Amino acid sequence: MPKRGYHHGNLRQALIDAALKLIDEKGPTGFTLSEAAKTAGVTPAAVYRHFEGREDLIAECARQGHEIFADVIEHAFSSGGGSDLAAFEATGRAYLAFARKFPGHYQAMFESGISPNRTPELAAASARSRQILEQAAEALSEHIPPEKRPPATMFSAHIWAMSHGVVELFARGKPGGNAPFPPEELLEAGIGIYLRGLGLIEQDK
Amino acid sequence: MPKRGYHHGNLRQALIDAALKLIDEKGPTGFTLSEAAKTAGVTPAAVYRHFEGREDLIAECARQGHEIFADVIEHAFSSGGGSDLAAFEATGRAYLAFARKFPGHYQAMFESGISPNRTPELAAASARSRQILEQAAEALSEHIPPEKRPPATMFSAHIWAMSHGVVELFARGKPGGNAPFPPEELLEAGIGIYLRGLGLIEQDK
DNA sequence: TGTACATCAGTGAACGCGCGTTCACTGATGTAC
DNA sequence: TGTACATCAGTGAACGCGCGTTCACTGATGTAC
Repeated sequence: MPKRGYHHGNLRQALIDAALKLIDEKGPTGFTLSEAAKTAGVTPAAVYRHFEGREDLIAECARQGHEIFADVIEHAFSSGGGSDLAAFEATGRAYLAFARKFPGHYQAMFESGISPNRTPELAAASARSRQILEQAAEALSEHIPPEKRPPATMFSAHIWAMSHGVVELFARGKPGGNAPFPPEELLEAGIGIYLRGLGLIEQDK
Repeated sequence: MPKRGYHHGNLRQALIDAALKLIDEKGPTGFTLSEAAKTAGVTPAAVYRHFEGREDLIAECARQGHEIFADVIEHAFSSGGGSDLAAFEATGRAYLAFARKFPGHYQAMFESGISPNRTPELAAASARSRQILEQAAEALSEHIPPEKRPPATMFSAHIWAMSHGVVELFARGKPGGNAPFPPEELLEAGIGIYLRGLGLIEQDK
């Protein structure tokens, strides 16, 4: 980290980090460019040296989120255990861990209302992360008897939906009481039951 | 509907309706009290004759949402078909139909960041709707062999999470491309697979 | 190594705007007689 | 039926605020000679 002075040195990333922190704290719509600038120790006008405006800053947060997400998911799946099944379950845990560890990114990606097609860079990153999820689903799909095998995109959408639902409803630190179970446990059990429904886990257990 | 004049006649509900429309259009944080007032044809200050402020208005939207939601779910479950299973599947469809038909309510309930405990009325309505979901899960739970039966609250949380995930990710009219399948079909298939995993549906097709 | 200069990242003041909320008020409604 | 009056739902002006964005500027950095 360089020193303090007239020139910041790494303002662009500092602004992104500030934005991520604020998005985590106040949600994507509660986030303001001015406060991000202040957090980074800089005038609001300085932001315009690095971004086109407020939305562009959020889009960049989302983009970085997708990059991290894709890496994390890919790593979890490819080194997740001996079998495709174990790898898939590791992927589910990685999803939740990502949402937990990068809440600002997560919200910028999935709750900001910003279109994945807003910038070409964001579109590419978003496509990649989606593709990796589907890839994992596809690999596991092979083990399902063809006659009861749903399309891999549907399979993937189910898992994604349940994961996202768990994050939104039970993993976020909501003020009003919630969380009947630890989210990790809830999601793992849910995915387990779902996979059993596909015949991927032994019935009699 | 009474006429137009100095006194509105039914301003309270008109404000709620306006708020619901705006929440649907711009999200709970994009919603403004002033615009709701304008939509209802009234000065912003008039709102304070009926609500304590902005948040109180949103809370009332959420409360009405929970009332409708509970009624809808209860009706679907209790008249959903011959078996508990059929009733449960009707409940899933009703969930999605509710989110579709009452998007403003849905967002006020689950995405506004307003605590269910903000007012006693909201807390009561919220508890009721949650209770009804769990009741449906519990009834169906009875059919599961005890040794593989998850707690009813977990069962209910799984279904809720998947439903919510489908709504958020695939049923909302997002600008950027999405929705690989009709949400109804996606959710129904997902719940079907999940229930099969619990032994509630025949394994061999 | 030292000086002149171009670059460009940041400043700070200003803009117009819409927000939520308050306040003293006004005028329509409805009740008492 | 007609009048006097209390009630209270809505007005309109005002408040202080923070927002996103623009603009001419300034001063630190780094390069050319």
